[in-house]
Formats: sequence, C-alpha cells, structure tokens
Amino acid sequence: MPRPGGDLPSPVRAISGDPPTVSATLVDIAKETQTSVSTVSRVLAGGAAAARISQATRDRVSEAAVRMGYRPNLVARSLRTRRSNTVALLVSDIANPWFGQIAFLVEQSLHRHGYSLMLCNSGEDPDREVEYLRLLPQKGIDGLIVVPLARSKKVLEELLPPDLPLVLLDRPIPGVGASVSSDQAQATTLLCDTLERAGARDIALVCGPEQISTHRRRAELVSARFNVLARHDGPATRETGTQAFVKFLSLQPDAIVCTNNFLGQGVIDAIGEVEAPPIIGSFDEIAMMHLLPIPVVCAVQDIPLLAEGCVTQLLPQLRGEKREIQPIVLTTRAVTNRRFQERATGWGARS
Amino acid sequence: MPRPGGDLPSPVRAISGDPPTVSATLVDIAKETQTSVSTVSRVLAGGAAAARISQATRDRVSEAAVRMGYRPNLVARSLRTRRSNTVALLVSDIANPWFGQIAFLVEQSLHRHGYSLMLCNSGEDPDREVEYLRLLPQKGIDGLIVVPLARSKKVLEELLPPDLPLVLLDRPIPGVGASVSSDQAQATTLLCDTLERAGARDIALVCGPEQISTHRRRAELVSARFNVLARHDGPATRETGTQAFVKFLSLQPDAIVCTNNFLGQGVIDAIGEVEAPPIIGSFDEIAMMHLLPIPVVCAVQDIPLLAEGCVTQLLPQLRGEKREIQPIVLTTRAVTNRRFQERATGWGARS
DNA sequence: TTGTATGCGTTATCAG
DNA sequence: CTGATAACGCATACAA
Repeated sequence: MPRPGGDLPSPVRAISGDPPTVSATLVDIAKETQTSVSTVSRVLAGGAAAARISQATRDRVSEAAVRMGYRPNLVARSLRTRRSNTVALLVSDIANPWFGQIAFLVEQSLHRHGYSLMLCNSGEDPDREVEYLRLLPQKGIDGLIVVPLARSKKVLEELLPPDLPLVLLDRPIPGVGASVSSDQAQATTLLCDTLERAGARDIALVCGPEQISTHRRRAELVSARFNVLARHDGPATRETGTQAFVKFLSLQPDAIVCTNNFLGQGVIDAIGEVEAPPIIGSFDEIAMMHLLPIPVVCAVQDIPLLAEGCVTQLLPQLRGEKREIQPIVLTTRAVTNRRFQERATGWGARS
Repeated sequence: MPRPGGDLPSPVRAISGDPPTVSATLVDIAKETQTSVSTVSRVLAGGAAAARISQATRDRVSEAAVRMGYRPNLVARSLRTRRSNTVALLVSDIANPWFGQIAFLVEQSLHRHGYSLMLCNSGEDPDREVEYLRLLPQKGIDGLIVVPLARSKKVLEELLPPDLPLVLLDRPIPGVGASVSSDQAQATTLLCDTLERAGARDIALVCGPEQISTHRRRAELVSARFNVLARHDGPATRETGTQAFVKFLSLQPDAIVCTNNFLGQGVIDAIGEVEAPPIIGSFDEIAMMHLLPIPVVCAVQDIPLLAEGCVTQLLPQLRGEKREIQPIVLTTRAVTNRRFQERATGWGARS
C-alpha cells in the first residue's frame, strides 16, 4: 500500500528558524491556529464567508496568515474555481508601437476591473498564432482578445472553446466572437478625399498582406478612387515600404498610399531628401510626421476607444451574460502635417 | 457523509452527440479505452514513460485522445509539477516602442526554448509594480525578467521568493538577481564626446525621474562634462520634454540633452521649425531622426543583445544551475543624422 | 506492462 | 460557528 507523503521533493517549510522558501499554505495556518482548512479558507476569503466566523478565530487566523506571510496559490485556486482572473491579448506584432499603445490601455482598463493581462505576440506568423490559440485556453485564461491573422476564421472556431469569452480587435470576422474595429470604408474615403483635395490623381500603392482584411479592403477602395500607376505588395514592415519606394522611383506619382503605418514609415525612410517628394497617405499615425519635410496625411484610428471597446465587449461575456453583443465600429479622423497643408492650399495639383 | 460529485456545476462532457464544451480529461480517455489514468498519462507524456507501454494500448490511447480532442489542463499540470513553462516580463512602459522591441525579441527567444511569455506593464507606477511582483509568483511563473522602478531593491527582495529565477533588465541593482544592461558611463561619454566634437559647450538638460538609476547616472555624467544652463526634471514622457523646451526657449543652448528617447521626442515635438535649432542629444533611438530638420545624436543600446541577454541569464536559472551568474553589460554606439553631421563638420561651435 | 493510490492547494458541500 | 471531506486534472511512487 502506497504510503502518503514523499512523492514530490518536499519544500523546506518544515525547517523552522529560517525564512520559508515557499509560502505557507492553508494547512500550515490551520495547524498553527488549531483550526481547520475550511475555517482558514473562509476567513481569508473575506466577505460573506468570513462573516460567519467568530471574531476571535477570525483575528487569530488573519494574524497567523500575515505572520507566516501567506500567499494564496493562484494555480490551485484556478484549478478549483475554473477562473484565473486573467485575460490574454494576442497581438500580431508587439514591436509595432500601435499595438504597444493598445496593450498599454487594455492592460490599464482590465486592471481596474480586477483582471490581469497576459500579452502574447504572434509576430504575424500563422503558426505561432495557432500555437497560442491552442495554448492559452489550456492555461486557463478567462477571456481572449485577439488581432486575428489571415485565415483565422476556421482556426479560431476549431481551436477555441466555443464558450470562451472572445473579442476580435481591429479585424472583425463575421459570426465570430465580439469585435472592435474601425470603419475601413469611412477611413479610406476620408483619406482619399483628403488626398484628392490636395490634387492627387495618380498614385502608387503599397499594400500589406492581402489575406488580412484591413489591408485588402483599404487597397480595394483606394484603387477604385485613383489611377494606380504601380503597386507593391509584401509583409507589413518598413522593409516592404522601402522596397516599394525604390520600385516607384521613376513613376512620379502624386501620392504614395500605404495600407498601414509601418509601410508608410518604410517609404519615408527611403525617401531621404528629394526635391518634390510625393504625398504619403497612410493609415494610422506615422511617428514625428508633423516635422517631416514630406507631405503626409494619415487616417488615424482612435486608439483609446479601441482599447476601451475591447474591455467593454469582454466584460459582459466574462460575467456570463448571454445577450447578443453588437460589434463596435469606430470612426477615424484625418491628420495632416504642415507640408501637406502647404501643398493642399498653395498649389493644387502638381505642376 | 459527503457524497461524491455534484460539487461544482458539472461540464457537459457527459452529453454525447454534440461537441464537448470542455476538453476531455485523462479519466475520460481511460474510461473510453478501458485503461487507467496512469496509462493514459504515460502514453500522452511521450518519451521514456510512453516507451514502457505496449504498442497496442499506446495506439488505442493516442487514437482516443485525438478523437476526443484531448487537451491537457495546464493549470492542473502546473499545480502538480510546480512548473508552468511560463516566464513573465515586467516592463515599465509597454507604450514605449523600445520596450515593445525588447518584448518582441524576448518572446521570440523564449518561445524557441519552450517557454511562453507573460508580458506585464507597471506603467512606471510603483504600486502597480508591487502588485505584479506579488501576483506573478502566485500565478506560478517559472521565472521573471523585470525592468525595476525606483526603490525596487527592498521591494524585490521582500516580494519575490528568493529562489525565483530573476533577471533585471536595463537597471541593475547590485546583489539582486542576474542583470543585463548597458554601460551608462560608456554611453554617456560617447554622447558627450560626439556633442563636443560638434562644438557644444553650453547645454540644457532634460532628466527623467532621478530615482531611476539610468536617468540619474546619465544626468550626473553629462553635468560633469558641460556647462548646464538649465535643467528640467519630470516623468520620462514626451510631455516633460515639451515642457522643458518651452522653459529653455530663451537660453539658446548649443544642445539639449535628454536622458531618454521619450524626453527627446517631446523636445522635438515642441521645436517645430525654428531657424537654428539646438542639437538634440539623447539616449536610445528617436523615431525618424534621420529625416528630421534638427541635428540629433543618440547613444543607442543594442536591443537584440539586451533581449538575448535576458534569456541567456534566465535559462540556466530555470534549469536549476546554481553557479554564479555574471552581469551582462553592453556597449552602446552613437547614431547621428545628416543635420548633425553638417553642423559637426561645416561649422564648429555656434557663430 | 499496467493499475491503484496519493497529493499538489484550494474551494465548496455537507454534517454537526 | 466549525470541521471533515470530496473534488479540480494531472503526475508519479509503488504494487502487481
């Protein structure tokens, strides 16, 4: 017959005198206070449960808990209660400051609601995304906010438990989870209108991966509005933007339109200092754009609202409320720098 | 006598026919395959344990596991094994792209080593830091990388289990954990030398929180090298930089030195377009600096090496190796933009 | 080669 | 008001 104990290497808690290398447990406190684990648990739980315990034992237990430096084992609690008070945010590229800001705000907001955030990065790699989508529920997260990659619809439905609170950020997928995003049509129209008023007619287009809905949609709508002299596709990185500019060198477009800010930054990196640079049209803010010696216009999304929207969409699901949740769709605004304004007012179209 | 079952609301696993809302467990598979949990556990564990199981049952079990869509409950495993294969990275400001890049690389590297990363943000708020330092070990992380705030020495020692694998990033604290950082003296000397060669003599200084070792040290060393006309202190945000520039407006310093990139960006935000802008000297890269119409020099840290250093320092600790770990101290390099180079070569000091 | 039993630390049920 | 006890799902020492 197997004897109890001596299964895993036992912690050093027993050795009295020196600081324990691992926190005391309910059992330790129960022993110390001559009570039972249940009592200790109730006292430490606080609230209604604790109210039913006599003041005397309550004090005795709390005192011992403090003295022994008790720290609840959240893993055990999680296993028992099936709640972790942890939400995961799976972004597609944490190196992109745009996601950094989102993450910052989401964390802050969730924190106020008693949740901590586990931030993960798929790095725009579908395999990594799959891996995380599989892993995170196993780790016992209570909810998930995700910026989905390419073909994630099937993937999401296959990998995620159907009852996991879920919010899609930036890239909604009809019929899957709740979502928070910007109105791509409005954004693109805004950008195009602004470019047009500055006299742009012939443009070059730099486009991120077409599988990603935002890039695809933006490119479509832009193409419908302007005469596209040339187009360059690639991953949504600065390098792609840089390559694109080189390719466009001889074309003399009125504007170069990029389907996101990273591409825009890449183009600008490559421009250097030329005589009459084309206008750069982009989505989301380009760093330091107001000081650049290049006309720039961006259709920027409202980051704080996006972040808060995620939490707004997630919380009722976490609370187990079943009513249908409406997608949140936000409006973008146009931001231009001084060079752009000069070009727009001073001289209409080029030449 | 308490009857078994009916304790927590039971999952819908029992209902056959529709997809289970929660993954099957070892017990389910054991039942299904007419074996025991231990056998199933061994088969699914793979490796040495699985080798000791007959091919027949092994196949039967694996087949059932796949068919039933088994997913190990990592929380339970964690509780049992006391390992989570999760490392936390606690940064001071995830909205800062510098940390975003670090996080990106650390995650990538840890991932290769079989760990997933939990990224948390203290937002430069000591209370939040304390909270996370207390919380994370309770959540069962295997190791921690932290960019410590102000007075974290005591805090770190009090809150963290002494045997938790620990790496301090960017801001070493003598005697606490392993560390990865840049040589502040070298960086500052490099920056000052470069500024001096461009003719800077009188400077203004913008400094982040003095409690943070990097800001304090940089400010000290810079002050020793130049004639400091004025100084502005505040949190390491763009706003502080902007305020500083306003304050410096009438002073006409040769250069404005900032103890980090956020402050530098703030100053540049405020500069707008002036006739003869001062040189901006800063630590770490300033976005789009090569295109700015302002002379800029930065002492930049090697982000990939910092990130890889964290992992290098952490892994042996995770493996339980006890040998002393040497701090990693990296060298920075100077980066200047074209305007700076013009000023440095074309004309020495200002008029 | 396989099954039985125990415990990780917690919460929740049930019986005093 | 309090204590004994059963799970949560998994891994493992031990017995067979």
